[in-house]
Amino acid sequence: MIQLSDGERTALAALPTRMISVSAGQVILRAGVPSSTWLLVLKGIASTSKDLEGGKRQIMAFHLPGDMPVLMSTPDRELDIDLVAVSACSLASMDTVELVEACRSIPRIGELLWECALTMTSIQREWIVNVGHRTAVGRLAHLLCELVTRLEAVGLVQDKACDFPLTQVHLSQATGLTRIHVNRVCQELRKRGLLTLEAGRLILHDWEGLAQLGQFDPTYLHLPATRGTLAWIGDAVA
Amino acid sequence: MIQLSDGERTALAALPTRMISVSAGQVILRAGVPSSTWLLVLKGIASTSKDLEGGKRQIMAFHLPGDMPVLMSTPDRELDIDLVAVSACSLASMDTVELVEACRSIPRIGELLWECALTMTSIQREWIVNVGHRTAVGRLAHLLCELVTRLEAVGLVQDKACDFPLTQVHLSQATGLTRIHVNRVCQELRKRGLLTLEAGRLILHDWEGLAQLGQFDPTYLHLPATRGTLAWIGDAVA
DNA sequence: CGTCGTTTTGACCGCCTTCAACTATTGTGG
DNA sequence: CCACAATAGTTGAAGGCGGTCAAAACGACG
Repeated sequence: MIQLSDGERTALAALPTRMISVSAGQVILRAGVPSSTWLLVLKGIASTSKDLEGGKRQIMAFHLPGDMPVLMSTPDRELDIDLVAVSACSLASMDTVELVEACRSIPRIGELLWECALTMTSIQREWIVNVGHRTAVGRLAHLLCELVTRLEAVGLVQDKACDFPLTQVHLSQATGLTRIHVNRVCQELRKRGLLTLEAGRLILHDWEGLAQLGQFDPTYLHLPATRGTLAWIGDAVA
Repeated sequence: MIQLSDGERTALAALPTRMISVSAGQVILRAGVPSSTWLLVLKGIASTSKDLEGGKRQIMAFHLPGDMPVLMSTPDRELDIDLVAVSACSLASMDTVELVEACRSIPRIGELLWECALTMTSIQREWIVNVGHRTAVGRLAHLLCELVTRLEAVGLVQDKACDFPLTQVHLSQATGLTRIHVNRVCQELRKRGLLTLEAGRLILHDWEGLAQLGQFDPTYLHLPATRGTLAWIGDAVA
């Protein structure tokens, strides 16, 4: 895990930052619209998705507090995804150009960002495995295991229970299943006594069982390397 | 597209580089084995994949000449994927630590790598869409469109025809389909007169038709931003 | 000529989708 | 405070896409 010196942290804090607040369902960035922003989720959950023909939508990532949703957007690289708030979100925003400048003078900031980007691509790879090779129960089980593990890493889980703003529609868009089938799978998981999922709250009763169903191996999350890495920036700019 | 100055190129060329040659099917890097290498494909095609239970395998990316297969591997970040040569490959290899050093003294190298990493994550996102929401013919059509477009960008396609070392098994592992079904889809595509695929050679007869089947929109490849970017490094170290 | 990997073929089955309702919950304005 | 709309969750029946299993044809290569 990369650590920053006091000097580096104060230099970071000196960068001009803008705070953004959006309500659930709002679009934060739209595909095709040129922008030059770097974002950090401070509170809430956001998603990156693509809209497909037929009203379908594929969610490619969920961004929890401490995540960088858009690694780096520049006008000459057309944004090809939508960034949408799943729940009410607050984000910190910086100008890409200024951040790149900062990386030139403080290389460790860039290395820290690089570290987080690596973890994000690793998660995306695992999602390819998830939608590519796992059955419906496996997909959902794996997704829930991942989210709980990542939420736990940022202190948002107590006793395997956490606030969970995702609807079954979100889960279906992330797993490539229909919302009807997600519903049936949820009931299946409940009936097996694995979890409780209702009223925006998720409680896991049988972590081992769920992890086995989803073939969940947290190695790909690289928690020892990344855990709380962006908290440094979050603290610095907040 | 990021350009390098002469000074930056010579500094790059001065870095200690190792050449690697592997034959088709050979494992280049294995998951779990600690390593500290940065790689660049010079010739041939490599794949990153994960082996799953039941002898199944998911391929998450194909790496063509000019691609960075492993963005950056360090011992404290356990490698979670296998890097396997699809065809005979030659790669350039550098030590991660030395490359990071180089990025500190020549920031534009880091920015160039960042640019390529962004494109790679963008491709991975599209793969999630592919396996998540498209039908079998769509998946295969999209994958072929992507590969031909990327091969064309590095000058390996003439008149919509190119060498194509991927077997139907590779295609099935990349699309999350069975090799039997991939075979049937290939026949379907041939019967429709869209392509010829045999003896390690691919010829597209109806690009428009194939692109429409796969809903292929090349925006996500960010070719204007990335095209040939890594060729600079390739040239420099070769 | 035999072996191994790749491609092909056919029959059967099951997971998940599709379609069409219905219910529960939430929120909003009259 | 309630009527109403909108979103989220639930249920059932029917059908198709792709998986599974088993076996054969094909080609490359030693």
